[in-house]
Amino acid sequence: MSEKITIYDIAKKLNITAATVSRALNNNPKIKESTRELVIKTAASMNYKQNKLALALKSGRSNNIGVIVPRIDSNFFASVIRGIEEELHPHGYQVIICQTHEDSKRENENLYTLIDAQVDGILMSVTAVTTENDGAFHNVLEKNVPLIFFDRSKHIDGVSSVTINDFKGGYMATKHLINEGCRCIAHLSGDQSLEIFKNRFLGYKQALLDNGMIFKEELVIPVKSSVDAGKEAVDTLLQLQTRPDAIFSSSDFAALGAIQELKERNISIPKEFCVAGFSNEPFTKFMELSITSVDQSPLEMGKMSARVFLEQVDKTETIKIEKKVVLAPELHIRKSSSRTTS
Amino acid sequence: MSEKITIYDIAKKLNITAATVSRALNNNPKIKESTRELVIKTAASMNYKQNKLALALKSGRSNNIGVIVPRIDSNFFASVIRGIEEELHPHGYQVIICQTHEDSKRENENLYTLIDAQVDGILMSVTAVTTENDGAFHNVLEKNVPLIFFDRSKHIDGVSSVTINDFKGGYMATKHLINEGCRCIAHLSGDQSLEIFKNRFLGYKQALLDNGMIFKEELVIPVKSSVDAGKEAVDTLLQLQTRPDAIFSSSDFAALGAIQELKERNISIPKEFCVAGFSNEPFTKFMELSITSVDQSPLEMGKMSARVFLEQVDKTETIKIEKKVVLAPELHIRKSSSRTTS
DNA sequence: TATTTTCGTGTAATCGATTACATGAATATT
DNA sequence: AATATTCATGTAATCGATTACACGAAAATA
Repeated sequence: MSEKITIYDIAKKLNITAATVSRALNNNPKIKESTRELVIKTAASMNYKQNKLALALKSGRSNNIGVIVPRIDSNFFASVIRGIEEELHPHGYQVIICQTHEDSKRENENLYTLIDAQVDGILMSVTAVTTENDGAFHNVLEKNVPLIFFDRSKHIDGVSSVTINDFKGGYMATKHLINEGCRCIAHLSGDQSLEIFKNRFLGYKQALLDNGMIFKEELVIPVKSSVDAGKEAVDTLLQLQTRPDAIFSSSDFAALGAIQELKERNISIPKEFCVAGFSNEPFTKFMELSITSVDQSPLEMGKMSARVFLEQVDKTETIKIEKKVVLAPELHIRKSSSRTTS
Repeated sequence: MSEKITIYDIAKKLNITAATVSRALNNNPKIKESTRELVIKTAASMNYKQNKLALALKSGRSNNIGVIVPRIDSNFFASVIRGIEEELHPHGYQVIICQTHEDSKRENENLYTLIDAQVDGILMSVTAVTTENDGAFHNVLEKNVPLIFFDRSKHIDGVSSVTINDFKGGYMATKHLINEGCRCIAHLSGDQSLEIFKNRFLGYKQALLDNGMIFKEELVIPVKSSVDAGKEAVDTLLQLQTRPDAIFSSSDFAALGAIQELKERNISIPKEFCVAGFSNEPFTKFMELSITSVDQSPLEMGKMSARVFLEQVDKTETIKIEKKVVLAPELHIRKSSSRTTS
């Protein structure tokens, strides 16, 4: 078992003090060149490793950043995390991950835990709120720990965010369906307490209005992001007086379910019915009947969030920077809605 | 800005020493009940939070564990990490993630970084080795930090592992193809320097031999885990003298590529040609022509790895426990290979 | 009453590194 | 030669918590 080597061990061996060793290793200009070289050589030969915990305690900086997501086993969040990790790794930061499972109690708990662990920043995608309680968020801000929201954001003073233009995404997808000749477009909507889903819905609505179509409340079906929810939604929609001829779904999984149910009923896609989803999950392009979807460039979102963090950390504490980065969504048109090219 | 409250602040307020405060908060039995209550009440009212970094420095335990994976944005690894996080969270551990991008230099670097950060354990999936160099692994073991391999393992003394029975997985899939009447089964193999791929291949080979079929080297095509690689493999296979009538792929992505290429050539699946993959990626069941695949129960693998870690941590250091857990693979039979039911 | 235990708390070292300040030696300045 | 300056290093406090040991007071025992 290799015992831990400290700067005191090096100091003793060289008959100097730990302070000198510390300075030599940190390239302090006040150290004689010969001493520096000797220390560095000796440190290497003794296999010295700096104790990051001692450093963290002294400096108050842990070189860890916390990332909070609803769950990690979703392609979107995993990709964002990948982006964050890749951007922050060269700067010496380690990424600690936490999951909320869409539970705001867990969200609060995670925030407190990360602050306890003295992370240097927190990057997160908020969960839908059940009880309005921003205490944990303000606790973070009071501690002057940079807080950055990505994708799912909240309006809190002093918090930066990196999101995509969900309104535009919803608008583009809906406009595309209109262009393909659809005249009665339904929407599978997500939790409206989350900005992202609200904006996708608003984009959908605006696209309808801008193109002389009527918005009907009955065409908006709230769904969970699951295949089954998509199937049920189609079941509901097909019972309406006037049958819709397209769906813009705020979730790719629901879009998939919708397609499966439509096929089940022998409704031809895209000839009779067009479908577009949101998130550009990997499976959407793998399907034989590939699914049109709005891409959120998660990797870029992660990298951008990391960059915003890097800008904020080390800034003089009095200045509260609040940066709002909005990325452009990209519509990937595929078979599930391509009448013109198919 | 809320300044940090320490036990010294509490001590000063109550005219006692920090030692007493510490003992009171840690339920040391030597403390008078009235003092304990007073301290706890005061700590709460002053909004005291224990400084985990100081604790970590003193105790040498950071309450962080490191997880190293090739990449995080893969359904398999993300699910394993989810399992790890969920199992370890109740025990107060935080999960730090690192990516290797299949680069053994990065792997070594990550190992050293995690040890530097004083993690209490490392759970990892190894990357294929280019240069044989186990220095970093032994460094971990010398420091008496529990090291656990999951999925992709290596033979190193003192290291526990949680894997699935890849041999059996390969065997089951191949046997299934034989049962469906396939008589010339090809294999898309992965990097043979990794145990998992070697074992999948060996399972394939054994299943052939056990069922009176001839193993032919030319039917084994090395592929990367990608759609394109699968397409190219089919291209190669169809140029052989005797055309194969099935593929067992060690990767779902390659299996998908193979299917796409076969369809392109109007070869009917599963009638003329059967395909089975490995990993049970989400898309395999979403496809209209769903893909038969071997499930690796990643969530369970993550949880099991975490449990093995918990068993090892806190054990008397002299005893080196080496536990090898092998999970059972599960074959999910789907349309891409179901002649009997389709 | 004298002596031993027990109890509760204080003192001070420790974990490992950084850094303001002090100090003595070497060098530069007049 | 006397003084000022620079240079390299040492001294000791600090970050915040834990804990072995010491110690005085109270309680138990003889």
